[in-house]
Amino acid sequence: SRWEEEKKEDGVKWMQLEHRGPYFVPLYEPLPEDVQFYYDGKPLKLSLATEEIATFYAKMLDHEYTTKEIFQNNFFHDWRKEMTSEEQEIIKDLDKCDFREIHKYFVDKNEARKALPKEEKQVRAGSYDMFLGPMGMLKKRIMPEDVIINCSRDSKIPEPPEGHKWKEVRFDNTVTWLASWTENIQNTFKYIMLNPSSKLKGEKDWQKYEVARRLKGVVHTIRAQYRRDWKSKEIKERQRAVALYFIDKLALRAGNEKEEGETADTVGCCSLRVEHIQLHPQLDGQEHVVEFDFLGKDSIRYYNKVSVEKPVFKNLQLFMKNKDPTDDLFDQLTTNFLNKHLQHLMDGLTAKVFRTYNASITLQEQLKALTNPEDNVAGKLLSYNRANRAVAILCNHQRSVPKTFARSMQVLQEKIDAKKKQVEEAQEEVKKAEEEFKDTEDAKAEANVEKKKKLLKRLEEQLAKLNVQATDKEENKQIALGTSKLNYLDPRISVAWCKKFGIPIEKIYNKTQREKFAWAIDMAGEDFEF
DNA sequence: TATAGGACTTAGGATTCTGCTT
DNA sequence: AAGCAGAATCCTAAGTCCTATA
Repeated sequence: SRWEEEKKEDGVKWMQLEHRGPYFVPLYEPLPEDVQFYYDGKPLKLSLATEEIATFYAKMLDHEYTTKEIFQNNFFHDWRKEMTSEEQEIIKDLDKCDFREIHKYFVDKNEARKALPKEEKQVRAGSYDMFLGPMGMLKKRIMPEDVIINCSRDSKIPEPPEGHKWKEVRFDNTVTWLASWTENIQNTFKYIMLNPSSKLKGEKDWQKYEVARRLKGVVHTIRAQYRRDWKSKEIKERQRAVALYFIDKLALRAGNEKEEGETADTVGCCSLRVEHIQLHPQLDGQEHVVEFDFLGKDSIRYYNKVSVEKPVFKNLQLFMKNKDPTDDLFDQLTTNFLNKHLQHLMDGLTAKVFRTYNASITLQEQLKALTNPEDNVAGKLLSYNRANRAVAILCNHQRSVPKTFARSMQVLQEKIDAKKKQVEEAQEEVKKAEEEFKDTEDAKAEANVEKKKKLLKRLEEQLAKLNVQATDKEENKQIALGTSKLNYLDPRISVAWCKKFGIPIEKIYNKTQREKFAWAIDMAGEDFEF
């Protein structure tokens, strides 16, 4: 089939790579003369570069970021670096800077833009433009001179913009990026990669799920092994075995070490500290309960109380002995050491594969348990969402409660109440019609009974649908389904489910998702088993 | 054998679009 | 036609994990 992988040498990622290079935003256009910046109450004409940076801050005046001291300090520091020496002499206090006129100019401009028909709207600024990061630090504009281009040697090599040169053009088929540069704040690499809908990414995605399916075949052996290792003479091995148990049972992330201070204080499994867990020999009628409370990726809180097997509990007590709260729980363990071990247990196995495996197998099991073939499409979709939700909860994929949640829930509740009333009225109507038919026994009255019953049935169905909607909405309040759907659930499970129950694929995947999962839609039949 | 560098995946919030209701 | 909510899409930071290098 078209998804069959073509033979490539080890490490070779593509045979042919041609593209047009990154798009660069136009250079900064100065403000009109009548839009002014004020310092200490007096208008002050800024140099072009200084003015441009001022506009970034001005645009964000409504954002709460600009009320934060750290944001203000970072911004002012970076802004002053770009000023002329004359400007540096004058502009010494951010509090004396008045950006309000510039702010208003952009608000008005934005309003005007919104009113324009689609085609005339200005192209949006690309990611290579200069802007202020979340901490107020200045991200510099990326110039062609910063960018490395990667493509096929024999392809049409992208042209840099007029008067500019690329930093470098290379022909490296062992990597998949099209262009790269170094970002100025953290000195990290940035890449332009192919779309998720591309064949290259699709094949990679497919491979990922195939590795997870292979884990399904050996996971029982691996579980038996880590249970044995809980009793190992080597503390290091015990720590590895307990951590792996958490990764497997709770779908925790690996938890690489990261540099302190520079980044938020977040952890994963291997980087858990003593302060992140509490041990309860007994709790709420359960034995050996571990209470987790820590910040994970993106500072999302992980809070969970789990009853664990006794040897795990005993080991945790041992690991915590004579340690400070801020000491590492698994002090002998690194993700590298863990992954070396996993690689040895199964080719291609790493800590993150457990998340993929457990997510996908959970979806498959939940779909099996929750789908009722007698349900209508809406009912089956609720089951699908619930299965998806079980996975999102397992992986701790959260979202902040949408700002409009309470209001829209209320609107929905009002609709339900109105519908209930209609149903009651329709019930009365049916009763009345039946009585009339009993009295008269004529055909017209009989037809009327049928008509009223039909109406009642339709209203009842509408009410049921609204109730389903409300349930789904409430259950989904703080849970993000998208992340698991896009990154953890083997799409073939969903495709098979759709085929089996006659659900159109569009009901569960939107256009972008259908493009990303084209490979799965193509190859999975209704009897696909993860 | 540690560590930095590098490439790639995963993440939730912000922004924009769409289609419904009024 | 406007206003709105929710869906779709964009954005890019924050992770994972491997390799090169001292």
